[in-house]
Amino acid sequence: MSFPNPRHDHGRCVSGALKTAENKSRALGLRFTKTRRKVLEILWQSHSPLGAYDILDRLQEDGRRPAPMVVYRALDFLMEAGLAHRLSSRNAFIGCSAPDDHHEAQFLICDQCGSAAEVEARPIAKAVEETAASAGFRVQHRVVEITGICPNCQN
Amino acid sequence: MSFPNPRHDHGRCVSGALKTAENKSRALGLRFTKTRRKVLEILWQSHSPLGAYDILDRLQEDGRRPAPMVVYRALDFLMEAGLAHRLSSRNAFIGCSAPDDHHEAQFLICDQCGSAAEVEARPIAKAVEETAASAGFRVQHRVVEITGICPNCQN
DNA sequence: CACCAAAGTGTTATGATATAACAAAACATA
DNA sequence: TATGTTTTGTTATATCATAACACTTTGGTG
Ligand SMILES: [Zn+2]
Ligand SMILES: [Zn+2]
Ligand SMILES: [Zn+2]
Ligand SMILES: [Zn+2]
Repeated sequence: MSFPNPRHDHGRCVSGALKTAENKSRALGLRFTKTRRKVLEILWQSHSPLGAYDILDRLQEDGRRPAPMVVYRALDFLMEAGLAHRLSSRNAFIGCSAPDDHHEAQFLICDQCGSAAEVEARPIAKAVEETAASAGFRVQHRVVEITGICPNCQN
Repeated sequence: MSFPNPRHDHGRCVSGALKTAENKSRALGLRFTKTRRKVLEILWQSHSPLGAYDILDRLQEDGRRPAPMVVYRALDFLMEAGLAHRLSSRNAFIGCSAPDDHHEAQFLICDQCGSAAEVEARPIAKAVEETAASAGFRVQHRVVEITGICPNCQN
């Protein structure tokens, strides 16, 4: 919901996210395969967005690095399933922190530590709706990515 | 300010934009060189964002296509000068329609005809500010890009 | 004018991000 | 097990962007 304290128990973030993903996939009849799980786990290893090729680097287990397609396909799955998001302004990806409702998120991205927070910002969504409406525009997707300095980096 | 009527006098958009750019450059002591002018003119040839390589294609005059650097450098200049914007969600560029005040714009982008409108959306900016403030986040840049169907394409 | 420093351009090379296409394997289910 | 569907592996290629360096233009200074 916002920037996590640097000393939080991050292991629980990861295990919680994986557990939720598993449940959601089962509920929707989707196949949460080994690669997909591994990619989501890598995404959750930090609260910073990761580039596809960074994920690739961390994906090699037995010294053999898979082809880019592998990771892009897994990311496509995760995004379709509402388990991850893409940050256009960074060409990077991050695990969704509210996968229960299928949504389009807004992000705050720290230029200093690189971490990103997915925010529930009803007022932003509302303002966007109204602006669009007054231009006679029918909204399909929203990209809202704010960069700056996070609370943890302001000291 | 919003989506132009398809039958508007687009020649005036182009000549106005070039004239304004010239004035602004002179006022700021910047050099509005031939390449920079040409790139801005190409950007303004439509109200749709253009990829850097599309611009390159249109830049070849005597059959010789310049190297990508040429166009990226011109775009960097135009963006620094507040004469053009980059649309992250499309990897594309568009002429700024309000170059007088130096701002960060929000965009409505039509998925059907590809045209984009720069909107002055104070409420969006305000909502972003407030959301960030309540998360203790200090805002530096905003990316707000909304896709959907423009009024001209809704029939 | 002759000089110089700063800004801009041309060019080659390379880095970074993303997708196309097709064969092989795994899976679901009947 | 037979069958069609989904997922994976792999090779190749498309698309977007920057590094580095030599050369040219520009605008000021003596
Ligand atoms: Zn965490
Ligand atoms: Zn930070
Ligand atoms: Zn116009
Ligand atoms: Zn349209």
